[in-house]
Amino acid sequence: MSSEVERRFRVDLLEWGKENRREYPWRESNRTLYEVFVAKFFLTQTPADNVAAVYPRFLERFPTLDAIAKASEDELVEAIVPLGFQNMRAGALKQIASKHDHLPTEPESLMELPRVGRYVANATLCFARGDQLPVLDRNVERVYSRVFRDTWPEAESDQLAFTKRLVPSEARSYNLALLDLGALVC
DNA sequence: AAACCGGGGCT
DNA sequence: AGCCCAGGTTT
Repeated sequence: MSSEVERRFRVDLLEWGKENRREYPWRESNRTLYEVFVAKFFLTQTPADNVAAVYPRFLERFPTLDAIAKASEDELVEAIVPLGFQNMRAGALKQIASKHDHLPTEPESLMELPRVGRYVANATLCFARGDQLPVLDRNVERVYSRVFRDTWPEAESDQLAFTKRLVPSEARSYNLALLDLGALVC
């Protein structure tokens, strides 16, 4: 059961998203789970343009988790040094690749990987697979808190429950629009 | 829930 | 140089 206000928000947001979508390499269709994950993993605390500058080269050199597992950590660091956090991120990717040949497709399982939290897990699965999951970063939170100023909850777990009901079957378009709107407005 | 972390960006 | 920031981690 969803209120008229919520239905209206969904419709308007999807409409807005159609006309204002930003294009990035990781948003192209047919990106694999791994490719989307790599982007989301890099995009935390790093401007999208910086990620876009190294992303194609990184995927060429490391097209799979297996390629990461077989590479030296130094080479991995070298590939991502322009992004910053290179040691932290290379270490985490090495750990992930050493234990998994495929990424899990449950958000809870993804979140067990080092340096993967709720945001990266849900965003990866939504954008790579269309999973109907809420995507919530600081900007998106600001959007929601303004639109639903009277009912938007404080606690993160409540926010996830609140948002989960809002995400429509066109989850990809919806969450992309939310990120774009959040980035623009905030 | 709150403090902490590590480093990029802005002033 | 100092502050803020945003997501993840730790307590």
